[in-house]
Amino acid sequence: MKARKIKNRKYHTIQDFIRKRIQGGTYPVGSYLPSENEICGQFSTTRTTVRKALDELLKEGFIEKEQGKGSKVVERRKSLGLLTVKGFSGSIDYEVKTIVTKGPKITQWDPIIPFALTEEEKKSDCVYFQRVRHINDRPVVLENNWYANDALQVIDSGEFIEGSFFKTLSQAYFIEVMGAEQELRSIPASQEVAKNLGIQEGIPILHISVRFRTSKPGLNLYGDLYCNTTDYPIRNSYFL
Amino acid sequence: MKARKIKNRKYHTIQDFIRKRIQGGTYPVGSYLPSENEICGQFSTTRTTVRKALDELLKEGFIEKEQGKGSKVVERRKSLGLLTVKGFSGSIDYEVKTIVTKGPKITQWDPIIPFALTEEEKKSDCVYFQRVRHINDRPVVLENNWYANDALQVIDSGEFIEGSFFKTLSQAYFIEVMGAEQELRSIPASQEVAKNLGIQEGIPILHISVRFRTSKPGLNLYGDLYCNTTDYPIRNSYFL
DNA sequence: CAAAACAACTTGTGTGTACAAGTAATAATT
DNA sequence: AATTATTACTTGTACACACAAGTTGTTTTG
Repeated sequence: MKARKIKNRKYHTIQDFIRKRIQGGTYPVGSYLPSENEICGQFSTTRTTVRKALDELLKEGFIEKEQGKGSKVVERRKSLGLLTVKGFSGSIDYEVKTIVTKGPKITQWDPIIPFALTEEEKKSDCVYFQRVRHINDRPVVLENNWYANDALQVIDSGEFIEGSFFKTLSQAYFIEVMGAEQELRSIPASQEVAKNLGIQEGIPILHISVRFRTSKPGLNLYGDLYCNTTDYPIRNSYFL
Repeated sequence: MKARKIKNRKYHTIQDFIRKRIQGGTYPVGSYLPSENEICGQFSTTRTTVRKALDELLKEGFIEKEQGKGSKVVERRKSLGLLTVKGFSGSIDYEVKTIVTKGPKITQWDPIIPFALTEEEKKSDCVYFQRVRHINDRPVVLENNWYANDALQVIDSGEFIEGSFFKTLSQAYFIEVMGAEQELRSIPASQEVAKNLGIQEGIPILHISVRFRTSKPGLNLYGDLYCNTTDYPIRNSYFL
């Protein structure tokens, strides 16, 4: 019941306005935003304020700036953990196909999740779906996903935009991933994992438990991934 | 022979000046920088410019800002990959002891490095050292490290500040890590790894190959890590 | 026709100012 | 004595302006 005070920062409203236009496709990836001076006119403000808003969008990874040209909308692929916000494809150089093997449905929370659930999450129903990522038509990653139904409705896998759950969250619900926590383990493949990935039981598997925090209060996405890294190592990179 | 043009950005000189004072210990971790107005006086400039410099240092992870109080120097632990810039301790909750098992010495480049070396690195000699990280007095991580001797001299392990190689680079050489690329694999423990970590051969091990890019042109640090994750999973988190 | 100069845009850097908002110690009030 | 107001600092937001520097298309020049 804590009514959070909403502060009226001018640069924040400009930032939100432009972000929504990017998320909604009004400013598609690859296009250029209106010039800073044009935005100044639209919001009756100065370049200082507009530049502050654009600077925030730059930090959020929505745009890049090019001196002399403008601010370009880019695919938001700030690497979060080992994966990319827009899905799995960004972290691997090969063609990836994703198959939803257990459609989104309501189940119980799985005790395999190593993170502490909030009280709200514990009380809520749980939405679950399973996917298998294929590289060159061979299964490489088995992925279990959960989130609280109180925070977000069940989304049918047929609604997934370009097969991506994160893209759907962004474009259809204006929800962005804000951060992630992970635990990584090297484990022998269980019988179920071996079956799903078409390998022998006991082969070393990279096990990743991840919690994605989102811009929607109360909504966390929990993932449980089993990666066969014998042919395709997981790659990622970070820059300051 | 490309003589890079040096641009005189006022905020850049302020930024460099303060960064060096932080690295050198003039502004120790936990202390507060002089106020923005004081810095204005020292450099005969306006708050706009000083704030731009501080904003860059904020992005670089050297300071945090507290409204009404000041800019505080913080331990720089932007998570780079699975490790922390200041060493291994940041990524694990337990007490960590590091033992250098093969002192820094000149050897040949090891073909196990999965990254493409530059021509300069190939031509240069290679400095190598090996460490074992212990948690609660049990060996958990075996770590091989290489870098080009042309880019940086051999540093004796006795010189390591607080046992940390990265801390030494920062405080004694003003070299900072700027980014990293990684490859992760789950593999069975080889005979040598098993011996060093005191486990059975064949146990699943998390293998991390990493290249750290530094602020010193031409200097990359290559790492080859073998982590026993049965008792201590590798953790990390990211926030935008 | 080709190269150079120009014009018209863009973002980047910087000065100068004003007030809002948060913090902490002190002074005034109850 | 405890609470409240004041004061003097800090950083945060915003306005208004000026010029530097990079990009692109057009015009002028040789």
